[in-house]
Amino acid sequence: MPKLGMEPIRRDALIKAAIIELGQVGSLDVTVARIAKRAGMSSALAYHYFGSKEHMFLAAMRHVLSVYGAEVRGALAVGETPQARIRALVRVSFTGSNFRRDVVAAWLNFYVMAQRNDQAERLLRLYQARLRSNLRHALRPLVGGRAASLADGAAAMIDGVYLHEALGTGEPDGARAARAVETWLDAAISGKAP
Amino acid sequence: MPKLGMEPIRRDALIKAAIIELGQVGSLDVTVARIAKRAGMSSALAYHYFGSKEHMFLAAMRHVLSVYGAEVRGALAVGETPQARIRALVRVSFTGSNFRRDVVAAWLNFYVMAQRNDQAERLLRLYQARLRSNLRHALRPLVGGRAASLADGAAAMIDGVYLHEALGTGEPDGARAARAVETWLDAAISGKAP
DNA sequence: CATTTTGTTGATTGACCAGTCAATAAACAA
DNA sequence: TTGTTTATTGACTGGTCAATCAACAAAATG
Repeated sequence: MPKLGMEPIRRDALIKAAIIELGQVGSLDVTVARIAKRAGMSSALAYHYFGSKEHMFLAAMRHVLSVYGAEVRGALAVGETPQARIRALVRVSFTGSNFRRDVVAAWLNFYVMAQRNDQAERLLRLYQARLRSNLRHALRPLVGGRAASLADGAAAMIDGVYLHEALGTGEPDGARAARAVETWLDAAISGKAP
Repeated sequence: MPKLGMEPIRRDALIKAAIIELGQVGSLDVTVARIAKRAGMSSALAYHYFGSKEHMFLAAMRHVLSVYGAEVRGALAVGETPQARIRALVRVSFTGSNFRRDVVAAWLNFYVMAQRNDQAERLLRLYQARLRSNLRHALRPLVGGRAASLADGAAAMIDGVYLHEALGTGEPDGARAARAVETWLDAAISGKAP
């Protein structure tokens, strides 16, 4: 009973199913058939829309990154002062859909994928560059020349907290995670390190 | 032409081959046959000594962790002051065999593995707990009650820098990585954040 | 109505891979 | 010497999975 205009719906369902499956099972055991089943269709249809498993993963990755990017832009637009913008950048990494267990685990798998897939690597690098750039710009009015190294440190810390969360058992606590990063940033901004 | 007493030699060769293979190809495409070939034997022999692919990966993980643990103990024994011990803990994560590209990439795969394998998860958690405990004890004389949260922050930052290195293209620069973490720690120690 | 476009799947294929096993051979023990 | 332990592999199996394809069904188009 085919209905027209299904393509975007199917694509979306597959991408979301891929993220959940990646988070739950890990890239090793994720099969196209499983993803398709979770998305409520046959695996042949998944191939019809994405052509290959790799393309599906890349699409899932782009989706995660684009949602994150949109949330970052939204948060930045609201922040009036440099301090507010920094807080927004940190908070947005640890709130909403970004900090769901599934998504965090999917990120981890994307990192592994990026080690052998050029397109995945480029995507991830682009995200990192943007995050750093945003952090630098927000930090510059506050710390001047130290902005670059502080931005790098903050980016590393965000990734580290993320990584830890991927392995944690308890429910993810975004507020606590954000506080940890902010506590450091406060100390570093007011500190006298180079 | 079998020689006696080969078991430890074979096991060692397989473990090292597994780490290299894991770092170069990623857990998705690592097969027992590839590992065995790199270690200079048939896959049947690999099964003879390890029983399963999973057991081989776990052994590789234990090896990486035990080398790291030994280096940590060595560095701690040398440090006389709390400051020296903290520096030692940070430095040791970014020097020697721990910071080789292969090993860093293998770590990343271990993180993914830990999401679905209980033993791997326990191993990784044990390592994290030890690192935190060491950092806490070294920090306590310097910052008192803030030791716990600073230790958590330092651990996150070490992991984050590690993660970034796994994705980086340039040659790994352990000195720079260590300096980044130390710069933060200096600021945080002298800072007035909670 | 006839044709084209879009959606959909069951069945199939070809490859690969984890794990097993029987067989062989050197070293050692009796 | 005969038997036992240790080392080693080639050949095999059972299963799985990515990817393909032919065929069918509904809507749109003419």
